[in-house]
Amino acid sequence: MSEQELAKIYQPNEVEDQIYSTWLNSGAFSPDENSNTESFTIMIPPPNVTGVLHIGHVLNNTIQDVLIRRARMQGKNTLWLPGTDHASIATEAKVTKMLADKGINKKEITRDEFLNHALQWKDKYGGIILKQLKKLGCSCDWDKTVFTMDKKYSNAVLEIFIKLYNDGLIYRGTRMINWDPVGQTALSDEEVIHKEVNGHLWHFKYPIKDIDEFLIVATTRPETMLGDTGIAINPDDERYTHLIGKSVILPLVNREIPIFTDAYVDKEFGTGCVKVTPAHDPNDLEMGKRNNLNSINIMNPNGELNENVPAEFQGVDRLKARKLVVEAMEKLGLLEKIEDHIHQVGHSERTDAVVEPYMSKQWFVKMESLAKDALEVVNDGKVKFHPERWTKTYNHWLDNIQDWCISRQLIWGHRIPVWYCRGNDMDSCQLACKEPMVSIQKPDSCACGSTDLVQDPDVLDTWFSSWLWPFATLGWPQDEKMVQKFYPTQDLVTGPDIIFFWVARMIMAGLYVKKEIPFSNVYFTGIVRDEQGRKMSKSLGNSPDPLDLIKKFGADALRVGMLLIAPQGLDILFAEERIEQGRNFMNKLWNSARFVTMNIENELPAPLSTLLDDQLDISDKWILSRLNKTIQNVNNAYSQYKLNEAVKIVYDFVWSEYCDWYIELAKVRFYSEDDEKAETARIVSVHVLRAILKLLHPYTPFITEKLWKTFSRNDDCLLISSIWPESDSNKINDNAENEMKLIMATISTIRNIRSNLNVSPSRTAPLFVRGESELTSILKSQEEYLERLVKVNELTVGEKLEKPAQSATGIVSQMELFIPLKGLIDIDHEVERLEKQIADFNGRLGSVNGKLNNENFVARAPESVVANEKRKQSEYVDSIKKLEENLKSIQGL
RNA sequence: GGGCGAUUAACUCAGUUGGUUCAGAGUGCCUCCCUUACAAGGAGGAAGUCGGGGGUUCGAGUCCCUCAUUGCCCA
Repeated sequence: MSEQELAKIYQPNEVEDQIYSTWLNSGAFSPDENSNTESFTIMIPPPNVTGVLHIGHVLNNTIQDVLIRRARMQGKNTLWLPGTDHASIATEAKVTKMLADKGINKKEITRDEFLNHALQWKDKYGGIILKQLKKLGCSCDWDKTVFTMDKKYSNAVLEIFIKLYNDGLIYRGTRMINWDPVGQTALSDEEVIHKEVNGHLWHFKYPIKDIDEFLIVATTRPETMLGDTGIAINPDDERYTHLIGKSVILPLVNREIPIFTDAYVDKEFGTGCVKVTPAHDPNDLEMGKRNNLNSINIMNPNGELNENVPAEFQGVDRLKARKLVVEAMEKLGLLEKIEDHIHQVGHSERTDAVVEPYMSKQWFVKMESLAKDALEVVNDGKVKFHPERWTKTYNHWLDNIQDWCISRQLIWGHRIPVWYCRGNDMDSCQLACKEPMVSIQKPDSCACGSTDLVQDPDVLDTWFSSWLWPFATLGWPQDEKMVQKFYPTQDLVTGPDIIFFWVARMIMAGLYVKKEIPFSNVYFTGIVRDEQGRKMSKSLGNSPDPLDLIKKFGADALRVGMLLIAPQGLDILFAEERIEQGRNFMNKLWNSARFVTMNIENELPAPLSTLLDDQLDISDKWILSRLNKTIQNVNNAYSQYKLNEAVKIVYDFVWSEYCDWYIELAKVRFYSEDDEKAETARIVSVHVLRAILKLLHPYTPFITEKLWKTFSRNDDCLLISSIWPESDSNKINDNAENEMKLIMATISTIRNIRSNLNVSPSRTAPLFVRGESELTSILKSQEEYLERLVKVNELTVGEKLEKPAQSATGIVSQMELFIPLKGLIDIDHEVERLEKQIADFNGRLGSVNGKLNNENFVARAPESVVANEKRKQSEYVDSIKKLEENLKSIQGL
């Protein structure tokens, strides 16, 4: 024990950095790579390399740190592996903007030049978030930090591409994909965010060939009409049967296009006639295929209309063209009407551009077999989700899996390891070698002999690298030593928003590559929102800077404050007051420790094991019983991943039991002359406090480690490496708990009476208790406690004791408490108080009688329940009787 | 349109397989107290027809149905 005195108020800023260095220097963050003890691994969900810490990260990483710290204390060989993600499209968009601000156009510089700019950007902003995690106290093994574009990791990404390709699970094809005209890249289905938009439904009149009639079509995207190649109607729609087989002359374009039937058409929607644009709508594409329609691409990759539309629209952006088309149609008198229409419009997750369905040649992963295996391991419980309900979302996605478009027309990322032969000039290679060559290194030559090879310019979807995270971070495929030790991992902590992007795909990759699940438990956090329930966002400015919060309240306060309000898997509303609650708790803990130090000598007292049971006081037995039940309850909450519950259990134990009662009661012995009793109180106080520090350490690592310095013995190691407390069933003592309940209830009742009667807390008063000696003797034996806590200067007990005149009355477990307060009692006040209590008991009695008078209840409810109700009934009747007698005696004054 | 949640005190939320307390916590509110760990504290108090309506049951905040409000995911 150090001699330094503890400050009156806990000052986190003074200790956090120092404690963190102590941990780093101790090597506690790194596992023993040669040990054979059970390992416990968490892979961090890698944040965007250029990102900064936000409040959502705080929640997510605190939970991981709690899990890893507890596992470490349980003696497991723990690894929490940190890292960052290159976030292809998001970073590229930022770099492109940065360049644009400098007057540099991405299109005008070379690929290498762009990469250089991106790398500079990454070096400037990269890794900030990892430093911030240290401020939060995260116990990651920093030496093993991985970046998804590290050489080794990149190699793993390319290896898996090749493996999948060789297994026939990767193919290249021309398909309709989601195209982001701003990012000018393909997107996977998951990267498209559907937003509800207040749009319109435009009704156009298309003239029918050879008949003086119009057909009316409704559309939300008028510009696409320039690419229409057919008009579809439902085969059962009698309104239009006479038009089947005829054709219309497409206005503005003057193209003759057929009218045909297709069951896809919804008779009820719009006019029941659908204009069909196979090149620009997935449903139209299907109809086009079924009905042999032409497919006319009318758009350039940048979103402007191309040469396949009339000159006046060429080079015009699709959204501008929408207006022009409507105007032109109106001029021709072919605009029937415009209706307001709310519908869902796909937007790019990263650029927010309106996404266009677009025919394009891209690389895809065949998902069916991968999905089948991934479904199985979750549904048979090998991988558990917490909360469990997310398995439904998972199942639904995997049941309806689509092939995964993995190529991106970007520069920042892993370049696709595919080479094409250009022969002696493009497209002239006539061999089977027209097949792309898949290889990490550039092949020497094509089978046709040509050495004119060119690499695919595209990069891979970021998630195509992230899905390897659980094993590629450990060195797969080059060096599998670490993989063998730490894969499969145990827990994953992430948000449900990336259940498809990441969680499902990691399971697929793990099973495909390693034949083993990547983790056993997935903890899905909630989304942190502001007080109004809005998502945190930069544009709203409602996102607090976690570092400011740490500065203001301390990292521990932030951590525990967040967790106290974070029920498993529910969104949490953030407010600074929550963190204040955390800070207050830290201060409470600090001061309880400070109090104990003030009452121990220069050295720590002996361990609890040196005490004999009969040296223990009732309050000792009680707090030890409560402590050991608390340990059980905490472990139980952990096993169900109810981390907020676990911390609440310790919080309540520390504040409501240890501080509010045990310490107050211990003061009697601390301030007494009896050294042996004082020593016992010291031993128990320190024992319980040490256990508290351990139980809290995963949540509040800094303050507990700091206090541990004061309360550790010579042979103790750092708290971070200490052993998690075990519950000792020998210490669980229900008798002691019941006796303490009686004492505490007596004290509370007296306080209540005194407060009601406005008796100063400092004023002493005698106490008379009438009741069975079995109960009153307990009070009598703890007279000192009543004296200390409620100023009882004289306690008289008896079974037939006479009620003193002018005394206030209370009832505890059928004992009658009398407090003679001559001259202090306001009769009216006391009458009112007693009447209220009687009413209270009558209410309870009514409820009990209701049950007992119900024959069905008595006949059908379990005997123990009925017996209990009967016990309550007689207790209430008795209490009411006693209270009424006292009421009469008071009124008689 | 389909799926998954949420609805409990003024606010934010707990509430295990239905049954010890006529429903708990934190914050806020009211009264008293700077009592030698802590005013970021202590003692006491007020405050809820558990969203509405049905149902199952001896018994429902808890299970079932339905409606309402609200959030998220998917099409």
